[in-house]
Amino acid sequence: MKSIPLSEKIKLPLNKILCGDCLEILPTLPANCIDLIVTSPPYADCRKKSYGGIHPHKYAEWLLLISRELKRVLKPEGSFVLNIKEKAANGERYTYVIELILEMRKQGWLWTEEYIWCKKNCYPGKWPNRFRDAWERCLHFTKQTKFKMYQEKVMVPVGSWAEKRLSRLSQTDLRRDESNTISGFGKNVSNWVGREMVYPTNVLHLATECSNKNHSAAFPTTLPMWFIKLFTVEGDIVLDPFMGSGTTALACKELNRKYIGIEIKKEYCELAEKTLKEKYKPTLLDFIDEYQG
Amino acid sequence: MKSIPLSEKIKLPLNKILCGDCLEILPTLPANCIDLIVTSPPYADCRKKSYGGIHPHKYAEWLLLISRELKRVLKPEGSFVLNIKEKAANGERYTYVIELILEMRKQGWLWTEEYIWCKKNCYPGKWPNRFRDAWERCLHFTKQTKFKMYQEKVMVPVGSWAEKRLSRLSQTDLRRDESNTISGFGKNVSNWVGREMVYPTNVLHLATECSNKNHSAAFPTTLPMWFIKLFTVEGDIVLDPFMGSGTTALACKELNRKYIGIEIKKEYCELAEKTLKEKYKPTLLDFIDEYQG
DNA sequence: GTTCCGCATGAATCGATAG
DNA sequence: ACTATCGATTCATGCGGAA
Repeated sequence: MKSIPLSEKIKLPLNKILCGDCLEILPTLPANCIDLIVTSPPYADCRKKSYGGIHPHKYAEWLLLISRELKRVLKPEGSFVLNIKEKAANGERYTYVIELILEMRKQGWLWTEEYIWCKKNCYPGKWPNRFRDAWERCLHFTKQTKFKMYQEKVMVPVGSWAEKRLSRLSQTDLRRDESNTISGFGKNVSNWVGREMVYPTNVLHLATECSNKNHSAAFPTTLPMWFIKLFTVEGDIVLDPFMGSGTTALACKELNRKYIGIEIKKEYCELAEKTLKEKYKPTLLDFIDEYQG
Repeated sequence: MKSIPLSEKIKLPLNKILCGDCLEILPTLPANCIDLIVTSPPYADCRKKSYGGIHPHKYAEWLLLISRELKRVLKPEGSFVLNIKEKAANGERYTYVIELILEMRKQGWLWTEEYIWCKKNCYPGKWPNRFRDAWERCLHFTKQTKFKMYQEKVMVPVGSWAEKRLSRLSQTDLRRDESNTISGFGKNVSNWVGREMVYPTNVLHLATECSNKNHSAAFPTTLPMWFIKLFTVEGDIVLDPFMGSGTTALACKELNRKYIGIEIKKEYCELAEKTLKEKYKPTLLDFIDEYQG
């Protein structure tokens, strides 16, 4: 909390899912209080029933209103990871994503990197002019060229193991990895494991989750987890302005980070709360978090 | 040749590498004569010694002059595949590629698809703000929503991911993968023969070629080959305005397509000619091709 | 003939140094 | 201040020489 000016030191809704439009809720948050924003916004026109379906031509404009607020609440050394992919229609890809990138730079964002999420099991289908879409963009924006990045937390086994292991990363794998580090058992991981571990690339090979039946977007837990481990440490605050069924919140619980989730649809808020309660019984620490001020 | 108007039915320089600036050579070609353009232009500022290094800020503008000519020479049902990737500098990715896409659409191109080339062996290095860059864009542009595409020519056995990797399996891979692969290397291959064939996705997993001769660009033959198989049939004409060491020409020879190559550096032209002559002794058919009018 | 080990080599990027 | 150049970093691959 040290980077929040005293005058703005108000109570943060930590480990809560706020039900409402993020355009209305974000302004209630103080400036420079978030360590990482990771989100997968509703795709243009794809889920009319769920979100009201923003038209592709108005999509960039709409998201720009939100990205401006996000820039305000993000700490100077924080990161914003935007998982997004342009729709194809009338035989062509829409350009709203690349227009968004250009406009966000005008807002002052740095387009630091573009990670690629390769979906191992992508949506089936056949079209005369294209193949199945097996990748999505994970755009990495920052406020400064210097930002916090903990590369050693996402190291992978060397060589051909890497891809296979990554695709099979289980919750227990990730937990074990984390607890080893915490306990100080092997503080210098690179020394301990020797040459077996290497840094990953900017391509992520993850399978989509089929288990998420009640929410239409297939946003695997492993995706936010990877970025949360990469850009935050324990206790940091992660914001997801389009929380959906609560994947990011789950990832935060798993990794001992605090979350602030925003979701406009009440049914998803309830679903997320339910899932979280089922998986994680509240502890004394949660109460302390809730009432810290 | 049927789609070339009679008035423009001039002699095409088939199966030849033309030495010169493509901005000067392209205008000498008739309109609507090329079935596929596949190329990998020099990247911005990267190879000063080779090409004079176009500055990132002037890159889009420069390539737009060429793309306009390319649109003229391409058949209405043809395709243009552009292999490109933006450079990173001062902690940020340049935007010239996405600006190029927007401007090419203004020229009348359709941005039909973006294929991703995942490089298994990417350039090493470590930086505080990013990982190694393991992917490049293969932008697919067309003149019409209806274009020629032969999807069945690039079908792969089920489990293509493993299959593609197998084709490049090195000794070290075999060693490291002992537990999984050694046991049934031959068995696995024979298994795939009987398996069902499926269409690939828009993600290509290929290794760069390390057997570089004297050309610095690692453009693996398999990359143009994939697109040539996908977008042309035997006898079709493929154009590469930045031929380099002749990779696209080699791919054409291999697949029985005709090529027109353009390359500004004389040494690369000679290298390409030499490689082609070594691999393919001229046949009677080549003479017929050369002198067809 | 094989397998194994060592080594050079990239379509890179950042930070520091020099003009 | 702003640009040009250099060194350090890093890992999959293929080659050559040795066992």
